Amino acid sequence: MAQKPSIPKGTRDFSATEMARRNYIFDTISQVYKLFGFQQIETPAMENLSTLMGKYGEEGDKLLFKILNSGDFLSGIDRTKIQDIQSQKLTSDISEKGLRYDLTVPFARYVVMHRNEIQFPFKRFQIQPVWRADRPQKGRYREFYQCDADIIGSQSLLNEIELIQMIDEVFKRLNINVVIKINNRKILAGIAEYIGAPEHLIAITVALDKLDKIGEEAVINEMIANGISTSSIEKLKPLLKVQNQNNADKLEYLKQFLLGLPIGMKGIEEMEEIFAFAETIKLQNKIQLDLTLARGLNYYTGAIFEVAALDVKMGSICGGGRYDNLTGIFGMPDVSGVGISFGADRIYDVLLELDGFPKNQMQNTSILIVNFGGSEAIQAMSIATALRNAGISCMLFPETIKIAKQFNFANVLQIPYVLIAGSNEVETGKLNLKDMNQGTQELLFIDQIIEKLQNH
RNA sequence: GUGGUUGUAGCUCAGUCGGUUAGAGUAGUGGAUUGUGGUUCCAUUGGUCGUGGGUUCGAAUCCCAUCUUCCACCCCA
Repeated sequence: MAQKPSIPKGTRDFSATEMARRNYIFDTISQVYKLFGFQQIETPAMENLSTLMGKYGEEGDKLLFKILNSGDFLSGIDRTKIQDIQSQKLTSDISEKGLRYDLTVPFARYVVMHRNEIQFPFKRFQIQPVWRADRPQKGRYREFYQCDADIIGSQSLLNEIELIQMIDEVFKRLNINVVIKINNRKILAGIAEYIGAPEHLIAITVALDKLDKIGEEAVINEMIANGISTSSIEKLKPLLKVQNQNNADKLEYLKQFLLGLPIGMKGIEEMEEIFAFAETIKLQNKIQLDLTLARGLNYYTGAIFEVAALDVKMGSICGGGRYDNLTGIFGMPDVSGVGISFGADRIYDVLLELDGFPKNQMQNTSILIVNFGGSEAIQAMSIATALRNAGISCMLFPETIKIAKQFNFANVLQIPYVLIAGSNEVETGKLNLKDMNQGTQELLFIDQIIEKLQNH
């Protein structure tokens, strides 16, 4: 008996309408990327696990999809590992490849491998799927597309500004109102130092990140659970009070605390410079300094970004930041980069909820030519060729069936014109063109049809 | 990974207290209408009731497991 087909958890098929809409998103983003001088690359779906492991923190390693080695993958394995069922220890023996978790780490690997061919600073963009073994839910899939743009080999904060401009431009073109949240890892490091818990930077940032979601009390409880002392937390509390001020006031307020701390002051300087640049360009959307923005990825060292839609409840739809030494782990130190990534699948869900997709995405074929069979069909093929040579998309219905059926086909596929070229029409050279939306039809020579459709 | 939730025709969903042959709308197919679609009318094809076990004289319905969906946590795009 035939088995019922299915696809893996958290993956999806994309049908024609969905693809038209997805391409609208991809096209918008890549047009903006190209406009800003970024060049497209692609990297393999799978990477060596040695490239991926340890780059995303402990949680990230768990969420990596690992690929079983080919062939007799159990030969030569230490028997005790199998007997003891130590699957964690066994993993490195039976799997040496994994599906990529994001596009940034493979990009760092790419830069190191191709360093001699690359002209720095290198601006690249990359639109490809990534995979995470997370539990799926709304806006979270196991296979999803990221749309990355990174500038590597330049420490200038102009890059941060350019990324902000691109974020603003993309969401302007997509008609989504957003807030661009920005923070700086150096400020967070300064805060951690100020409260006397620099070794807990990651725990502090992860807890802080949840402030607006779970509230101050729950954040403090989480910090205590992570071994942060109560005296540190007391010193932190006044810093949590700055959320309702404007960006400049927040920075001024912070200075009081971070005055003697070089890292923190450097972070504040960077933010001041970025905001000063931002003043000089016109942005559609608001930029907001958000001290609770932390981002889980460990490799960020400077500015960090996150974008949230204002009119739809959804996780972040774009994120990114500066990383000073991501290539260092692959043996190429002191190369700073900064990048952003749009989450195309979440943007899709946001646009769907806003009813924000263009309405005419499905009209890919302009004309359906009715098939009458025999010599008329052969005649129809040359009409189709003439139309295509003029750049008009058309198709000849492949079967000779009742023409009511053929009309219905055009109707369901929303093909706006049906061309009838039967024996009557072929005799006079004037073809019957029916406008499916108006219900009208007229007799036209082929040249007139081309003219009409081209001016359409 | 933890807790909860969901699954019946291609799609959207009914299905009573466990009781005969599981229904509707829509889509599909044929016709009313042999060269004209959308509207209308008539007829009609689709079901391992997610899957596997169990309880029962009898299971879509109750129980267990598993997969899937969605949600919360964790984390993230």
